[in-house]
Amino acid sequence: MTTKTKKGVETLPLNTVLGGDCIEVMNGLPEGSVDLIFADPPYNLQLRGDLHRPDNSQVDAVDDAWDQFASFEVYDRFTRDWLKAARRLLKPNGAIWVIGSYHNIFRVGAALQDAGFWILNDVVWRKSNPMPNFRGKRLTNAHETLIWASRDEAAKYTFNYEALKSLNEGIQMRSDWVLPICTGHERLKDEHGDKAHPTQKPESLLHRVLLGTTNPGDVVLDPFFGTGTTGAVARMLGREFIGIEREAAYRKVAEKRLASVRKYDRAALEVSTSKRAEPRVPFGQLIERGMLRPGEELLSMNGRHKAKLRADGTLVGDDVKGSIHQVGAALEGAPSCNGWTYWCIKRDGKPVSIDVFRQQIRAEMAERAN
Amino acid sequence: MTTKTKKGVETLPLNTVLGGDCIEVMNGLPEGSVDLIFADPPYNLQLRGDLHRPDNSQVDAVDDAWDQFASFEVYDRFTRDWLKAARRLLKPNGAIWVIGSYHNIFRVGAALQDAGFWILNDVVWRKSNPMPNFRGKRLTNAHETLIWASRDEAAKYTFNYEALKSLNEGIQMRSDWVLPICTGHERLKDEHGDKAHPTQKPESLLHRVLLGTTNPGDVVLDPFFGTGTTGAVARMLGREFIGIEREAAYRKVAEKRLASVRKYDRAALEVSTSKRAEPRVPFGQLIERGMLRPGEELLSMNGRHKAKLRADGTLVGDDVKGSIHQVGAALEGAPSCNGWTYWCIKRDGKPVSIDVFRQQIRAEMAERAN
DNA sequence: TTCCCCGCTGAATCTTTGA
DNA sequence: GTCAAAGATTCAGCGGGGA
Repeated sequence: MTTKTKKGVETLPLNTVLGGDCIEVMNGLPEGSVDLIFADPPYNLQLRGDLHRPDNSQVDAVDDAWDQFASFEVYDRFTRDWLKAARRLLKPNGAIWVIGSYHNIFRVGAALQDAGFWILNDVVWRKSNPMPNFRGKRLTNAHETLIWASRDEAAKYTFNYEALKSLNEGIQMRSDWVLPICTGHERLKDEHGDKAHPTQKPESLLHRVLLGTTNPGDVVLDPFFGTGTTGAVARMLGREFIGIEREAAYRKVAEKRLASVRKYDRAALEVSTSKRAEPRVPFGQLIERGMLRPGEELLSMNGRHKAKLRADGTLVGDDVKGSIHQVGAALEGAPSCNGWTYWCIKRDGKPVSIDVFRQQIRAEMAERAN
Repeated sequence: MTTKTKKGVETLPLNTVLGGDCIEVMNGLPEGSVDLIFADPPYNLQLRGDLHRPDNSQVDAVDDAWDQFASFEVYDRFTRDWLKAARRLLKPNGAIWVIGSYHNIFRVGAALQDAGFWILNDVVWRKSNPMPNFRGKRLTNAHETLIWASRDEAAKYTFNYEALKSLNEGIQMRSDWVLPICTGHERLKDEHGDKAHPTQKPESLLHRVLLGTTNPGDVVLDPFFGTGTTGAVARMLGREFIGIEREAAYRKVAEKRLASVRKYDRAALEVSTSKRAEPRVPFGQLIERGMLRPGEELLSMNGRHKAKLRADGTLVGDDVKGSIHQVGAALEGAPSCNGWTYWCIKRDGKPVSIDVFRQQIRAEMAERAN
């Protein structure tokens, strides 16, 4: 355990995991001693019954006691209390990150503002591999929200603009981050081979946060430490951490993990910036963007078939409905068909391949990336 | 101006733009008369003296914590008031969309929950062409947030799952939508050639919202109508709208715009539907119609099980009797089973899904209805 | 060794109807 | 109101095992 002397009197328990209630523990630490706080508080999911996948397997839900709150009021009080304790710990130029979902993030965001924090950005973590919506009743919940806020409006917060720009292949980093969820070998298991924690965050996410908004040697506090992703990435990046975790089982996992962390283990982290193939453009976007109009007629390139366009991007031909690919295949009696190159539309009296519109969208996307 | 009689007493001013304060106007409309509300409220331009009270008086500029809190209070009161009026207007199965940025969306989201709305998704509009952050002091603010919520937890909200899935090339629609901001010819100009409204939303955004969460003929209300994007897209998609806008200049622009909107034709507005929307066909009908014969043997799709068909439409398998669903579930040891897609039968030596026969019956029913 | 196929899983506010 | 039964519903990625 490292300690750090502040004004020759108080010390900070650096690079350790503290047990106990995070509010009490925070109140026992010296005021104005922390550069950054990263917090992943309970989301207050309000789950009702069981959920099964279409293949009848059961979804392992987050049903832990620590995520249960009696009411919004109780949750709000909890939020205000830990935010107050957290804000006291921050240095004048300190900042905070909080992550959440629609269940809790609006309440947390409002509480942050009420407590005097100054929101700098909200950041969307777009999951490349989210869990689908199995019952088809809502949109796939494919993102979580992070709020980045300084201690107050006057704070001169840390922002490593160039570092994030480099991380993003020379393009200014945006407020939406596409990163995969934590799976595979990175996902920590308990002695039974089950996941050690229901909501372990990926190191890539913390890497981006800490690289962008702290400097080497900074002190990062995580009041909901869990399996210690914040601490692990902090150590890799040469930052100091303080972890607080109530559950002894999680502390144990975190301590084991931290014991084997090596500083600057970059290779394992840089996974998310790989080159993509040409971006997929859903055909429906051509309608949403007004390039094609519902009700218009598409013609096949060979001139033998036609089909009518609907508002949801499906086609209706002779006795067939479906995607541009399905209808093309059916009309040709073929097993498959590339609708993009099969269909065209009259523009100024001349047939224009619909692929032209896709290329237009891709060109816009590419231009913006430069 | 179209009007719609409700219970023979009250009428709705459909497809018009109403002037005045949105709360007063909403309170003058009949309760439970609207299917969907789309709201793009003021974003609370933070604490710079730009905040107006509902009565149009200006809030003093402030720079200390005490007054900051007071400003948020004013915005919160405004939010609670218009949400209350909006909720009163919704039908029991109605829903609301609200769009905002980090300046206001957390307060709006919390107010929605406090008012009894039930959040269904938060949706991120990921702008493909956002304004860069010129000073390099923060992340490029590249998204806005929409909240989709039903009137209450019990509401049977409208969600056209298959239509949105079609729009997205056959993959279920996610909570992050990549769409360009409103520019070019779509961006309305005033008589001086300047943009007519500072925050005009793209039609593509409303297209997706209205296609996904309303049906043709539904009434859509927009209490902050602006230049009328909601109304324009509603008309194109065969929905009715009610717009409320305080500023006469915006109303004028909106009315001109709406006068030239064309509705897509009827066939283009029919969208892909899920099986849930199809009529229910009792399995016994397949026997009554002679498609299947009592005594025949059904095979499971995976080839592992078989069962014998009885005259009443029940199956008998190894130690199990019951409906096609019950026997399928029992044989697979699963909590449930869709017998329609689980079982097949030999026809001309080949296995044919029993769902094919159901589709035949449904096709006949549809034909007869025309 | 490589490749393919199959099984498993992830912060989830996840059904509808009729008796 | 309750309860039981019908029946609708999934995407990306990892890893293990077999060809």
